Amino acid sequence: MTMAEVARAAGVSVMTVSYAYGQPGRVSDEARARVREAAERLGYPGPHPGARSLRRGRTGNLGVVLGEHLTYAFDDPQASRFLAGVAQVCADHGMALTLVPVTGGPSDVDRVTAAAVDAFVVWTTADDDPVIDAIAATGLPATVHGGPRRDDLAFVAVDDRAAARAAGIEVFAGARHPAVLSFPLDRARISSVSFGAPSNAGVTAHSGTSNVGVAPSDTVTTEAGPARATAGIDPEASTFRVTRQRLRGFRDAWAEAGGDWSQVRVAVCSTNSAREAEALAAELLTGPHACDAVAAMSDELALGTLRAAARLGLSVPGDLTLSGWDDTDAAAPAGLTTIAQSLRDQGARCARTALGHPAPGDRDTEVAWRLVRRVSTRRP
Amino acid sequence: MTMAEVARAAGVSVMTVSYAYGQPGRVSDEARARVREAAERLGYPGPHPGARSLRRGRTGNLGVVLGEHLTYAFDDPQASRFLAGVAQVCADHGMALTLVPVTGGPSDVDRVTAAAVDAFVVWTTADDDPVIDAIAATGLPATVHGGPRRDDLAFVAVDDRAAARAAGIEVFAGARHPAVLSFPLDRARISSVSFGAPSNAGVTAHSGTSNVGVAPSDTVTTEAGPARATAGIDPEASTFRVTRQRLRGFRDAWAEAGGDWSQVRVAVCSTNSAREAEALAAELLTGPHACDAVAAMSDELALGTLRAAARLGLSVPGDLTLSGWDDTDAAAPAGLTTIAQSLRDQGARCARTALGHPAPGDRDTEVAWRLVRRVSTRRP
DNA sequence: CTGTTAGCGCGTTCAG
DNA sequence: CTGAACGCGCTAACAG
Repeated sequence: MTMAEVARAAGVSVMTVSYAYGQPGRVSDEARARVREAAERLGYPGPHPGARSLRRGRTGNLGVVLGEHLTYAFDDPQASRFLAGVAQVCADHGMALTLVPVTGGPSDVDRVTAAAVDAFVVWTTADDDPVIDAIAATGLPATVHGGPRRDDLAFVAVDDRAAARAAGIEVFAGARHPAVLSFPLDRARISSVSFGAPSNAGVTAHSGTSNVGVAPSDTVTTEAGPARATAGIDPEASTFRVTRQRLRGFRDAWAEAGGDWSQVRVAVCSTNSAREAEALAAELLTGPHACDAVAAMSDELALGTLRAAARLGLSVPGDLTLSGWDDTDAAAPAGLTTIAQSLRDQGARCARTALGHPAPGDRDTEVAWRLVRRVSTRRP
Repeated sequence: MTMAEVARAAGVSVMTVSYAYGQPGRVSDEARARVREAAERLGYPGPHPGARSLRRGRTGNLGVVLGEHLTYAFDDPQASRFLAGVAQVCADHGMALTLVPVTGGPSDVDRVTAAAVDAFVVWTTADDDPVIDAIAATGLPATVHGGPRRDDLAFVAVDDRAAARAAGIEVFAGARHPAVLSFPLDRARISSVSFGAPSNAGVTAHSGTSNVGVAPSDTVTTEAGPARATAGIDPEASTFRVTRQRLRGFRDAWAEAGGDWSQVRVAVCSTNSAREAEALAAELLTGPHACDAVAAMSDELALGTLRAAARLGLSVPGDLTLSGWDDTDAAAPAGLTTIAQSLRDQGARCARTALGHPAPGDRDTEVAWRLVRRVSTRRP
């Protein structure tokens, strides 16, 4: 069923049919009626989208790439909020939103280059993710959220280091045994509990070190994983820009309190889930190195920590101060001190930028964040 | 930057380049190396996805259409779980997931026909939604979740009527003033509070009727809205199959308890949100017709009801019995009696069916659900 | 307002 | 293993 057949049946030229669909005003009422009638009769579903976009040079699709398995788009609350903002802008412009099927394997590069889209939005991935090169190589407009930051791609993110410093100052105030509950450090996504380590440190032995989880089976587990777990956490070694900047910011805050990074215990979650956080937090909050302050990289992780504290009979902020990140709906009821930012707005901004429709402040204005003080920390 | 240019630069024919990408095994190592080198040098990003799919006759995209604004995909927890299942299957098959930009306006039909996809999955929409005809007209494989049910499209849904009956029997046991907290009745999505009405009833005046919300501005508000609000709720009049079947099921349950549908108060939410539910529930739980049993169509709505009850100082199940739907993570902690079903599995099933890769039981097995009894209802 | 021409970039033929 | 022709289905650009 092609346009030519409809044209023949309607007794008009192919271009008249094309116009009848694409620019109806350019065709006489009569011709349009005949075309519609013939199309109806033949069951012609309208111009073939693929052929049309080949000819026009645009697809009407905005591609979204996650540095994660595709299901993350709907499973992770942060990604979800971000994508809601992207979706809003897509709907405004009549663009479809195409989630490119990333699985973590090497074929992801091919899938990205095979995506028929007009622009890309990239949700946080690792600096060494080959997918990011593939995207840059397409030459299509692309905006990266969170990281990595590159000269050839647009970039949107809050100043994570400054925000982490602000949260750290708050949560570490008066603390003696601070801890950080962190996102994964790199693509191996190995969870661990250890102490901070200076960037130029060699292997520092810590008896408290342990591996709690394992990397997903389809992920390449590098030798760096276990090694790092015994070496302590070096912020500079993280290949996720967001994680790196937040670790730096927490380190800054503790340094300002006169402390040393090697005193800070760092638990790394392999996923952004309260469940996993609860298990890791239980480890942070018990034993000879039990912590009295936890700076978490998301509200989900902080909520898991709250649950662990409750189970251990620890009071907040009496025995433990705690901060989260994002100011999600659950943060206020839980009394959680947190960093407020709108991932939804940031998603919208990424989409606008990628589609070439920036709003007035999109290019220049910094992305907004603010510290929200609640009862999980002590300062007034 | 086309394939022909790469071929010229590499000193081979265009087809050699094509094979080098599409069927590398069919090309000599040397030719492949020269092609890769030339491509690298010229910055050729690989075969143009659009041209490739035009030629091949497949796009590698699974289209998803929601009977809602695009942001619903990420904002509504039920849609989100469903789509996580769809995404899982897409990732398994290396297919991209394209969310077709639906806004509720008349242009939605064009957007659907303009979608370059190999198959469609449709998330619950109204029987009279023109989008569903457009999808059928494309002739592409399509699977509808929830409704409408059509002979020409595959269909996946639980037996909502039977499940609602089961929940209703549970929650209405011993009740004197039952109520239903419902999803929207039709595309106008007007929220209201009124009583049930028999299907063949004329206009039944109810002084308790009120409009709580209004339809979104981009939605056509038909005259049926306000009129229906004063006429009482007739299950048969709902154009959303899921809503209709659940209303029928709740009616069945109350009838089995010897009651009449016109005694059942029905509050209709315009969205699936605890916030709106809280306001409507407050209305159900107060005044001369105060209810003592609420069957909600989702856990979100039930949780909103719980909040309203708490604020009014009502005890559950003492003063009020309550049931939800879906058995979400929040249901167990809240002690909510609910209908358990896996929207994630259903999403996966829809995707498999649409893509023509059904799993062993997909075609025949009924979709699973079960009643989960908790403390929000009274029976042992 | 309608028709003609000339491809968009690629991949499936089928020879060689 | 490689090359030449043809067309996937449509539309920009121009006549007429």
